[in-house]
Amino acid sequence: MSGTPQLTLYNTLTRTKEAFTPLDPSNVRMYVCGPTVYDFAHIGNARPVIVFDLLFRLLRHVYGADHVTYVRNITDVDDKINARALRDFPDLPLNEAIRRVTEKTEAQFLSDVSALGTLPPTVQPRATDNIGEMQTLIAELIRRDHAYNAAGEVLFAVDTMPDYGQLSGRNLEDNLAGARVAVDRHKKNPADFVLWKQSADNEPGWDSPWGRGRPGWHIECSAMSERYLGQTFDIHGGGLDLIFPHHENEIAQSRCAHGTHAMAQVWMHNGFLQVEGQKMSKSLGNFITINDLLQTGAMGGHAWHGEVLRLAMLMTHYREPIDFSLKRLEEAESKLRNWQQAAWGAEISESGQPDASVVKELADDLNFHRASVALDFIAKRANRNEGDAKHCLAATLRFLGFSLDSLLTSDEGWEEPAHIATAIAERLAALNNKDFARADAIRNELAEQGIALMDYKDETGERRTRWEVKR
RNA sequence: GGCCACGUGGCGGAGUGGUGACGCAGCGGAUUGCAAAUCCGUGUACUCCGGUUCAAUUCCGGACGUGGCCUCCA
Repeated sequence: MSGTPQLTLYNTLTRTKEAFTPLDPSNVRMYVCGPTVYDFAHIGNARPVIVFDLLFRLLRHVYGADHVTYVRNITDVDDKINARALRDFPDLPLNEAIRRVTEKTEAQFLSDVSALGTLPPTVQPRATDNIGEMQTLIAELIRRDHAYNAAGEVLFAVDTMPDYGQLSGRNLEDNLAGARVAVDRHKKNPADFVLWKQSADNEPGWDSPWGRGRPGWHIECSAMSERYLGQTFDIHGGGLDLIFPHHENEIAQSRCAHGTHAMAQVWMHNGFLQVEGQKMSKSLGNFITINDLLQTGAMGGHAWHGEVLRLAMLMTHYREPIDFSLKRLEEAESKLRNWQQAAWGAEISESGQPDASVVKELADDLNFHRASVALDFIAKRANRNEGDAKHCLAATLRFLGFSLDSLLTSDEGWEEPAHIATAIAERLAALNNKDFARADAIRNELAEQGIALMDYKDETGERRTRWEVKR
């Protein structure tokens, strides 16, 4: 950890970039809102997963891999899940139907996300495994007079928190002026939100002091972050849309239940994305899931490697809006391919350290694009065979979550590398005999199999040949 | 109606009060049996209108445009 860079992160709470100082450098704690498991995750969902994975990697680099705890929850209780269960499994008992939906969707999410080159979070808690913790929190909020029971619901009373609205920068009066949704009569203040609601017989529910019911949306994150990270922790992240009401309400719950002045020190939010210049929506027919990109030709007529999707997402700073497009994927693919080509042949070593200039750029509020410029520079040096640039490039690529050969070799080894090596050797022999017709025939033959050959000279000036899978 | 982002060359995309990053594509050259790859070089920009300033793409104000949030959407 010599020369530890100073991290700077943009904090939504203060709307400024701030120097980051962990509460406890021996255990840096980060919570990110994860998926509600009722359907395939779309590419918008992929953005925070990738962005905060990058931050996780950076934190591990700076503070040590064993000194960072990253929690990403899985929301498996939600009315959308209930609806999906009823739709997909109308003949099953509700609990069984729900279990089918959430298990299947969760497995799909984890598989999609690992293809994006993301490390698994330290803990991935499920909401349904933390119902007791949520009830404890709700009971405490009632005891402290921050919550009340009305019309069968337990509600949080926003009037009991003087600085409610700090994160989103909106005050309650402004909010109400143009509210679109009719106000429930039983609420003391229209902005009060549900902590616990009653369940009908055909809805999932848990016994509680307030009757059989289920938790409100926000309480799970308050409960799970406390359980795994404590009452106050370092970083809380998620999409821009979560600032209000979700994160605002999490803060209200946690701080009021614990009597603390902060839930997380730093609140980070990634920007939204559009698809080909339009907002992504099912009605426009441009709704794209991670799995569509990984497995089908939904965009560009063929599947894309998860690392290409990762790079396409990181090419733009995490707080900026992204226009996700075919052109972007193509550019990401060629960029990653160039890096991998430049790193080709580097020895793979687990101990290799990432380039300091790349780390430094990332340390400035995750400026991946500047980091990629530094990486381009290293790649150029590697192509000129300068110093240990090749190994440095390889180590840095791995640090950033990219493999060294994903675009250069076929995933499933559909072609025997040994077979290719033989053909290359034969062609080189033909070339040495000036038998160009034979040499070109071999090259064409391989080209038809999707293998591209590239001749180059090694350090001694001898002609050599490299190959890669081409699209 | 309220609040919040964003608007840079053909495309992607950083950044800065004063010498127009960087990548892709384009163009020129080197290398090559021919290719590909690689290397070297190169053109084009800061939505509009005011203001502050010796000087603004960069600061301030306004307009226009795009997107987001305003009770469960990353």
